Amino acid sequence: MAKAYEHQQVEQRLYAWWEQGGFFAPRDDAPGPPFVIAIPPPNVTGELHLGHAMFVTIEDLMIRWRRMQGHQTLWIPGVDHAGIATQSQVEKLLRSEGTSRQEVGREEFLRRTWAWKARYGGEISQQLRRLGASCDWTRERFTLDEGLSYAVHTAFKRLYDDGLIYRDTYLVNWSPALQTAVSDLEVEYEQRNVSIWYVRYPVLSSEWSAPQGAWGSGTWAAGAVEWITVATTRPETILGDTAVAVAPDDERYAALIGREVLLPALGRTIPIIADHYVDKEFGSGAVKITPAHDKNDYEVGKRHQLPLINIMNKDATINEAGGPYAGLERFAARKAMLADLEREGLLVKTEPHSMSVGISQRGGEVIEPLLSEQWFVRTKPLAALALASVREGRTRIIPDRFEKIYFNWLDNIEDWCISRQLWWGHRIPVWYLPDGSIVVPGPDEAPPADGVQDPDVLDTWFSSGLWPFSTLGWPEATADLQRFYPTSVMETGYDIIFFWVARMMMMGCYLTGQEPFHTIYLHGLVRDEHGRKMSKSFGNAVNPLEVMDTQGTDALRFTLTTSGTPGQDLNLNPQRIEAARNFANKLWNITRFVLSRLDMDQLREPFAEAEGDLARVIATLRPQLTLADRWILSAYARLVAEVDRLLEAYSLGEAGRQIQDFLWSDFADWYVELAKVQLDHDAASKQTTSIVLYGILEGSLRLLHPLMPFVTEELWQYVTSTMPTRSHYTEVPRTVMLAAYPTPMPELRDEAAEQQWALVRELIVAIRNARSEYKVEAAKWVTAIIAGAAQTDVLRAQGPLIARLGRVRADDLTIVESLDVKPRQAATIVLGSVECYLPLAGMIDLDAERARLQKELAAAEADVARREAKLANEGFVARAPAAIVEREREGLATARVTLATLEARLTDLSA
RNA sequence: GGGUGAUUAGCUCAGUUGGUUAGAGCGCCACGUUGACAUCGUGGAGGUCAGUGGUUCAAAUCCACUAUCACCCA
Repeated sequence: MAKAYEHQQVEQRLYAWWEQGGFFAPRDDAPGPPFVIAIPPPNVTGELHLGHAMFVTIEDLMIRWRRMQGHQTLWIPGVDHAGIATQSQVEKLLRSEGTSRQEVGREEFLRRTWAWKARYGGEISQQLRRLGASCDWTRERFTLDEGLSYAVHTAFKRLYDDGLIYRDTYLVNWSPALQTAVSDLEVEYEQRNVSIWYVRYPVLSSEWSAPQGAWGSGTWAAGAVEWITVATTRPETILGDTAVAVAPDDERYAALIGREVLLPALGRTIPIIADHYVDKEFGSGAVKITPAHDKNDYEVGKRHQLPLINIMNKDATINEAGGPYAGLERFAARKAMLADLEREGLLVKTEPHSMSVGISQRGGEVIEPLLSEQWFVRTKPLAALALASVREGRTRIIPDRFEKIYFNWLDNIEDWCISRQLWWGHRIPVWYLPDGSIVVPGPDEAPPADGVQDPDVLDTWFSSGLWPFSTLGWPEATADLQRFYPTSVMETGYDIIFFWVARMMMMGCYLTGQEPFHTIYLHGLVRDEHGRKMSKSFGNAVNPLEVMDTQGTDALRFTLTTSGTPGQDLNLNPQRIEAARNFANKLWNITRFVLSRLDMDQLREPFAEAEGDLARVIATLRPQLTLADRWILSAYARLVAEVDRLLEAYSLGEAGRQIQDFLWSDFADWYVELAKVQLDHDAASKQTTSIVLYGILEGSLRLLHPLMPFVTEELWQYVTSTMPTRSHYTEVPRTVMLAAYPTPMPELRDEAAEQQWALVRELIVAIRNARSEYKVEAAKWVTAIIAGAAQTDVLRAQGPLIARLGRVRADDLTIVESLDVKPRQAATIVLGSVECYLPLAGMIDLDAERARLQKELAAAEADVARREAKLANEGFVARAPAAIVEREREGLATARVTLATLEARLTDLSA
């Protein structure tokens, strides 16, 4: 074995072996129930980022764990066609060739896009492989595949026939840059400092009833006597005004209600109406109503039967309804309008104003509310199903605080605009006949010969909503669908709970009649080490590929799982990745040591007889076990039980942290050091020590495998090369992937051993500490005298270990029950009734020693005082559990002995 | 406006149903030994658990309020 773990030599080789060996596929011989995850499909345009690394790590952990437990495990991979993103990519390409999608035409554009997909679309899947993802690539899906497209068509048809999909002319969120409608969710709101303009409209009366001059002449409103002033942030929409509204109870305007004003620029006559929507306190208390360009105004317009006047083209230029402004881009039109208002004396004032502006999530430009004809999903009935599933516990969300967010959104859901004016995507399966009627054929029906298909495509999330079942073959009753649906866990980031999770719930519950998964696990976002959002432009983005190259995939995975807690954002600290890499190397070297000292030929038989079961091997060896053996076995058994409990509870990070802590702090730092002594003792001791070393190392590698798949597989291969192994599957290749996950071994728990060992360990640490305080050279072996009192037998049995680890010469370690004469020139250690003296010839300065003991004494006094106070509290003694009180009493007794012994020693030294 | 989360050592974070002296990694100080490992070992320093009040025999943990930061919804 190499001196250090070299991940470059390992990862690609093992992954290729796993994949080619078919280890990722669900097995028919699995004894357990199915465990299924549908991958959150990355965008086909996507490049690997830490969000991907995060979900792959968590999902692969769950999958590998369940697979090792013997579940029939399936992780379905796939990618999403990402309508807008992909189309943008290809359009960019066309632009660079001096052409455009309109120029090449729909058919050619699609041909080009598929070609693009063939060329670059597989990249993300390759990158997921590098993370060690054990998904079944033979089942990889793409949302535009034939089967999934069939599912989309089927879903559309069913929802349409059931009256849950309809077409309507409505105000939608229009993205001028992308020239398509987008859903409410695809609009982000940003607080911006803008201007609010106060504009006065002349009120028609007997004295003034018509413009005096042409618009822009400066005399348009000359002679007007009555005015009403409105406040607006969008003066260009004056062109679409069809009313002015005031609050019904606003005395300032009461007399004007029912009168008419002359609309600036266009000279249209529009009414002054009263509506409770108007806030008296805001602006001038009067607002212009533009029903075709504002959602609230739309509602007002509906209430008052106001006409809808659309003044904008799809590219956000003003249309012919805008009169003199026709053809101007929206912001240019605003400027021109303001100049004209000014000239006409209609601009009263301008104020700064802060308001939230809708921004296109994709394009970044200001979203335009635009009246257009679109397809919608009627969401209320679907949301009711999705809500009931979680409310009634058929699907649970982890962490559960997200349930409230989920409820809140679904309770207030609005209809979902699903048509997109794009070419890349699932074409809306609707045909229009010459007579204007609509035909929605099923996926197996021929479209009408004289019909024209709707030019638009569906929102990408529509197909994503079907993902957990469309990937399994739905609507066909395929073997996979029957075997693996519903899936088990949906694991994804909390940022797409509405976009995706809620929609899968709605679609799944409605179309399949079942919740698509029983558990939703949401992870947090990965931020930089100081909690800032990672972004390429800011330069703080960590590239997972680079991390895997330099530190190894296991290091990245271990860091992502153990750095945080479920649902919480995680600040990725590069130092932690390094620490995780070091951990992999530590494992490597523990293994190197263990293998170098074991005689496999001697181990094979006992393990074969026990069918590889450590607990059974140990059962036959009980009398031979040393205290150290019993302690480490007990600690290991405790760990396995904890990991089992934590993984079941989805506390994945805590499980990882505990495994690391055990392996490094207990197994490597202590047991391996002890084993060095025991291996040199006698043949029997060597045998048991070897069994314990092997058993715990081998089991720990299995325990850790879901978190660090590569290094554990590589090491497990070395460790078990000639050993019998256990698996839930029959006739499996020897891979840790398919070995049995460790199960709790209560018979290895040994409280007495843990307690006794704690004392020995404490004593060794105290000896090291004293040596260090007296600046004893590390290489120097010292003398020690221990008075063990009631612990004498225990300590005597551990003499060789205490000697070795405390660097005490074995011949100069004396362990007696009590001492009549205590060495004067010696460092003193007191642990309850156990005393230990280190006669450090020539190094003990009695003043220093007294000072040292004085400090110990003060600590012991504080300890005694605290415990006495606690036990003097009648409430504590009466109401705390008996075990807690008992522990306190024992602690007090020990502390008192320590205190008394220290006092006596100080008296001695002061004499 | 409504809601959620965070606040623990210099930094990044754990802390399971309340129960000994609140932990880890990195960083810091001192020392380095034995054929697993310097990607390491040994010893050590370092915390008013954001603040206030409450519940309790007992609070980092439960409750209320406050502050700061972040996010979500409208």
